[in-house]
Amino acid sequence: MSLTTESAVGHDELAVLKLLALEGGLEGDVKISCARLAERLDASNQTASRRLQRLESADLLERDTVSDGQWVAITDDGERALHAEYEDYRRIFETDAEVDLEGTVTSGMGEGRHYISLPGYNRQFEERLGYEPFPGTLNVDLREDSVRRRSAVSSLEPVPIDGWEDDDRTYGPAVCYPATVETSAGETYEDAHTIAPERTHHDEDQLEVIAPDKLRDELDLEDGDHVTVSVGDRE
Amino acid sequence: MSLTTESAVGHDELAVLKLLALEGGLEGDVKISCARLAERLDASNQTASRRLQRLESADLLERDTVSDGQWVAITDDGERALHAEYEDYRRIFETDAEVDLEGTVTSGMGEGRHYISLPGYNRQFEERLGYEPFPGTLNVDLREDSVRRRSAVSSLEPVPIDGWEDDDRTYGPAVCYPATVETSAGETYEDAHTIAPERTHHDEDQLEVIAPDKLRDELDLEDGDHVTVSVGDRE
DNA sequence: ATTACTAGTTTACGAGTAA
DNA sequence: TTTACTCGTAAACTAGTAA
Repeated sequence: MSLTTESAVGHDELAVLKLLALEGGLEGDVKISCARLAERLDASNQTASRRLQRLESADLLERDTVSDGQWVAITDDGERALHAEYEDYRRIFETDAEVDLEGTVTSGMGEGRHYISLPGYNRQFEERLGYEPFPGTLNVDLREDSVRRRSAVSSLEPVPIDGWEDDDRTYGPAVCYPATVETSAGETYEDAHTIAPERTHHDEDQLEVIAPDKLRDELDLEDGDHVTVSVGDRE
Repeated sequence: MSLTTESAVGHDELAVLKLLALEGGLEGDVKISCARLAERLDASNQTASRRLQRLESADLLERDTVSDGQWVAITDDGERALHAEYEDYRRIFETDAEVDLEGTVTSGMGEGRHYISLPGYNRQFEERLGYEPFPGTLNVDLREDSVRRRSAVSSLEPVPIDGWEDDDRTYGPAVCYPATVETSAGETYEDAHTIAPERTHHDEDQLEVIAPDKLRDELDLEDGDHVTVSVGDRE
């Protein structure tokens, strides 16, 4: 579900925000008058005025009132609220159980190798993915449009990897998705998985892939090579 | 039009419909109780009950109340309402100035050839498309998902073709979009355009393509061949 | 023109209750 | 337990007015 922090504002206000977005409110300032907005809402201009006020006080909208109307721009929070709705509708209508993400092979930080080998994770890989992964991840720098498309992955059903702890520290939970890696030469590797921390990732533009084999060798990949990772549904 | 009193439904009700769709209300019946719904809405179960009643009386939802809850299913009207929202959000976030439509080549009625050759249209083709089209259209039977995706074309900027009249009758306005046709063999033709009557078309599942050359010859196409038509923005 | 306040009315809400 | 009614209250609406 969408866990936006928007409960301050109702669905009526969100509908207004959507309307402004359709007029270009995401790209920059948009000129609007309460009267014109009221007409499109089939309500009084007082109501239109209040809707805009509430959106502003909820930090979803920035306003600049001038003599003959007002200039409005949707804030980052506003865009997030709209995007959460968008994701919901995608989940409803895009039943496609596959998301293709494109990018270039890059050198990982070398962290992956360490974590993957830890017995707390490794045991789960064997159980839930059906193989012991090669100790290392293939890191992919996602192309800009794929970074945006990546959010669609959340509508797929992940393979959960539980967090655990040893004497020294705790290790957080992660999520895997079945994935197929395809090179620009057309070679494919099918039994791979993406892996990412369960908590919102800082590196939305980086995709990490694990597999039974060393993908760099299997697919003859080097840094900068273009790959398509087809992220799919469980089963 | 249906004879039932189609009381308009507010955004709060639509949000409930969306929630039910996310639970699978489009695929079939979904079991729900007002108490559980109320919890997710952060409202009283009386409000939850009312929302469902209003959705039902607006014909967006079918209900079957049983002793321990109720089974609900979203109607076709309900799906349409949700899909309209979906299209709005797509228009907001999918700034991609291209829509890929897939289908199979089919025999046109032979009408296209007649209309395209008419001087009232032909003159505009030369001026606004930059070429004199081959006297005939390539007709494509769109695949089901492409028929649905076709609505996204309306967010692109069309090349308008004006209506005109001669002594006998009037000829309606039409809209063109730049298009690229790709065969399943990988061959492409880039300087084509889709063409359709400006007024809502009866044949939403049929796509007509014009080009300077005879596309059937240029791309070696026969009835039943699969093609992808990439409909783009002006320029 | 505008936006936004105040006042009066309507609508929506939640609590209690019956089926 | 359910759903859905009534009813008193709270919130949202429209009309009028000021800036």
